[in-house]
Amino acid sequence: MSIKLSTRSRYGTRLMLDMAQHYNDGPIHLSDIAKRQDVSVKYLEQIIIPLKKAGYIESLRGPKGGHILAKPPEEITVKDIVGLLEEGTSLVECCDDTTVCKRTDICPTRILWKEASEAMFDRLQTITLADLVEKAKAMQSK
Amino acid sequence: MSIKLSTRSRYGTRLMLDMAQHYNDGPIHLSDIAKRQDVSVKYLEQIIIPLKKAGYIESLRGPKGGHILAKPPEEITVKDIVGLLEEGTSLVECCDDTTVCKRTDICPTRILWKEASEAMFDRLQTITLADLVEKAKAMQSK
DNA sequence: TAATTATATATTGATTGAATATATAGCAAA
DNA sequence: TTTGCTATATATTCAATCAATATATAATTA
Repeated sequence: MSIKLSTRSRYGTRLMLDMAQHYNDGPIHLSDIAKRQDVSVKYLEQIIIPLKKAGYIESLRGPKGGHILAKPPEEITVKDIVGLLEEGTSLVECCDDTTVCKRTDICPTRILWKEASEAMFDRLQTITLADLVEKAKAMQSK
Repeated sequence: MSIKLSTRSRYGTRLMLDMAQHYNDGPIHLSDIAKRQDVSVKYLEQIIIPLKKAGYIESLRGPKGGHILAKPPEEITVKDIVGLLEEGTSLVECCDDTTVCKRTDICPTRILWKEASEAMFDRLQTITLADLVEKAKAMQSK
């Protein structure tokens, strides 16, 4: 009964943040991230798939294997991550696809939802993984 | 698999817009709104309850009965409606309630979700029912 | 008192979210 | 070359929630 961000995109963001925090440490195991973030490995395995497909992560199998960020943390925004894992940046279907509703032409609320979606994702676009790493450091030194 | 506004808050907004469009027409039947908005009466009956409790609508039973906006359309924002029907203005539980997650103190993403929620609802707060009525008029005269 | 309208409660069916389980595939070092 | 390590792929489960309907009851006016 209330609009909520899925654990998928929240865990996904924490997954990416964790990797950003260990950027340059070589391939990282999902099991380590799972421990640090207190999330199940199996679930992270699911979440990481689209992140790999989208080119944000590269992986290596076998011993000494693991996952690495494919881009520097400065070049990945939270919008990238959330937009990917939530499958789109619109809070209502009719924002993107004008064919789902026959009222599209008359409906004044459609534009409303579009603006709300944009306000949200515009904000998320201004924040990179590097920003989050900084913020995390600041929080820990307190 | 994607964050979406519920039909509850979308229909609720259309319900309120419809009432704003017939402001000063006396008590309005839900059945008329249902027809105009192409939504089931039964469902609207559910949605209207919290709107009444919150004081946005007053109702009269019996013949000549119906529902009336308790405030002028200028004084009701979309944030009021959506915030009410979605039960809160935060996209993640931990935004409001700091006890739901033990990581609250360390978690840099929490602030993130808070900002995203605010960005969205701040935008919705700038739009009143009167604005939507105007927009609807403009769309129809095209 | 009869017709009309709103209110209250319960129930349904389908969908989705969140997570787990079980296998398979590929790589590196011994 | 084989053993162990790690990632990948697919399927399945369980519970929660969304969206909607059904069936009553209560109040008001003509």
